[in-house]
Amino acid sequence: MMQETQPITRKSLHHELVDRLQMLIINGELAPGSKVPEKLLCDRFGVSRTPLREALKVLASDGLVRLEPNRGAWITLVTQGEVEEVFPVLGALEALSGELACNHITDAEIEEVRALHDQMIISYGNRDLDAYFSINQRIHRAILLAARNRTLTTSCQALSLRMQRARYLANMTEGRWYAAVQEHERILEFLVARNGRKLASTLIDHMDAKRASVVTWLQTQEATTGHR
Amino acid sequence: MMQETQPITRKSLHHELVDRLQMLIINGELAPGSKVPEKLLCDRFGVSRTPLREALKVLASDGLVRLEPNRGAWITLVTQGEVEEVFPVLGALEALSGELACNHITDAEIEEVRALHDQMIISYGNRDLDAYFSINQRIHRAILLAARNRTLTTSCQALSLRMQRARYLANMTEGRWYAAVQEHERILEFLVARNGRKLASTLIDHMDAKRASVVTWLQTQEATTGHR
DNA sequence: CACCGTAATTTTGAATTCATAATTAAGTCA
DNA sequence: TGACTTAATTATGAATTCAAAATTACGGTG
Repeated sequence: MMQETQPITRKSLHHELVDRLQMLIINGELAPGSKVPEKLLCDRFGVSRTPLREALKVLASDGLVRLEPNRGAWITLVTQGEVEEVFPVLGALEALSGELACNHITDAEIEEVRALHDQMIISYGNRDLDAYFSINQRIHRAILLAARNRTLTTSCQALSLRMQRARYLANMTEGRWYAAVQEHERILEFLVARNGRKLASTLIDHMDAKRASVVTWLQTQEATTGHR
Repeated sequence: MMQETQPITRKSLHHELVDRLQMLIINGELAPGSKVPEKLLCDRFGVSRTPLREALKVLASDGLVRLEPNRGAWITLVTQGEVEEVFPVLGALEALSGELACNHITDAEIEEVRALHDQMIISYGNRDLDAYFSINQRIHRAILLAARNRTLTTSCQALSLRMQRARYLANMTEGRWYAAVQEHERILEFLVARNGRKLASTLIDHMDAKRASVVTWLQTQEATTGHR
C-alpha cells in the first residue's frame, strides 16, 4: 500500500524563517534591544539574505523587531509603556474568546481544559514554573481554539508573542502565583457553566492582574539595572 | 534663513510599497480574487521585485494577500466567513477603544468629534455616501486615537483594512443607513458623557449591525452571481 | 476535433551582485 | 594624549541573476 504522503505544500523559506526567528526572540536567544545578526542567522539557517530580510519585515509589522533605516534590525524592548498598551488589548480579545468559546465549546473540549487545569494545579503544587507556564498557555490556547474564530486566534497570538518574549517577565511572587491559580479556578468554573459573560470578565481581570504583575517586575528591574 | 528641512528618515521602499499596495487593494484597483501582477507593479512603481515581494509578505501576514507557493500572490476575497470572524473582533477592539477614550479624551477632542458628527449628518441628509463613509471613518479613528493606545490603533486599523476593502460591501439600504445614524447619535452622546461602559456596548452593537448588513449584502451578491 | 504528452516560455523563489550609507580604523595636529 | 579628519572596511538596501516550478504553446494521435 502507498505510504503516507508528505504535506503537499512545503512552507516557503521566509515563512519558515518567521517561525524560527519568533522562537529565537521568545526564548531570548535574540535578546531584547540587541541587533539582529543578519549574516550570522543566514549562515545558521543556510539561507541567503533575501528570505531572511523578508521575514524581518514581517516580524517588524508584528512589533517583534524594529527596522532602523540603513542601520539594520533590532529586537524590540519590552517596555512598561508597551506592556500597559498590549495587555488591555489582549484582555479584550481573550474576553471575546471566552464568550465565543462558551457558545461553541464541546463537552469533550471542556474535559480537555479540565485535564490541563488539573495538571497545572499539580505543577503549581510542585512549584514547577516552567511546566506551569507551558500548561497555562495551552489552557488559554484551548479556549481560543474553542472560540472558532481564526482571526481572533491570529490576533491574540501575535500580541501574546510580544508579551511572551522574555518569559522571565512574569513576576511570579508566591502571592501573585496563588492569586493566578484562584483566577484559573474561576475561569474553569465559568467555562464549564458556559457562562460567557462572567468568563469574559474573569479573563479581563486575569489579564489586568498579569499586567500589574509584569509592570511591577519591570519597575524593579529598572531600579536594579539603573534605568538602563 | 534656512528652509524647512525634508523629513530626515525617508520611508524605506518596502514600507512605502506596503502603503501604496494597501490603497490599491482597498480602492479595488487590485480586485479581490485576482492575481497580484508583480511585474506590472514593479514597472508602475519603478522598483525591483525585491522590495515589492517584501511588501507582499507583510500584506500576507495582514490577510490582505494570499501567497500560494510557486503560484504567486493573490488578493484575498472578502468571504462571508471572514466577515463573520472579523467584525466581532473589531467590535471588541472598538469597544475597548471607546472605554479608554472616555478616560483620556479632552474636551477639545470631543468637540472635534462633534464637528465631524455634524458634518456626517449633513452628508446623510444629502445622501452623499462617499462623504458619509469618509467622515464616519474619521470619527471612529478620532475615538481610537483618544484611547491613547498605539497597539490598539494598529490592531484595529489592520482589521478595518480587511473590511474596508471593497467599500461597496456596505449594504446601505435606506433603513440600515438611518439606523446607523441613530447609533452614531448614541455614540456621540455617551462619548460626551464619558460613559465608557455604555459607549463600549453601543460600539459593539454598531459593529454587529454592520456585520449583519454586510453579510446580507454578500448573500445577495452570491445569489446574483450564481455562487461564484 | 478533442485529448494527451512534450517542448518553449514565463513566472516564481531565492542567491548573488552592486551602489550607497554607516561604522570602524588610521592618521594628523594641537 | 585626545579631539578631529579622512581613508578603509563593513553592513545595508535594492537590483540583478539564476535555477526550478508552473504555465502556455505546440504537435501528434485516436
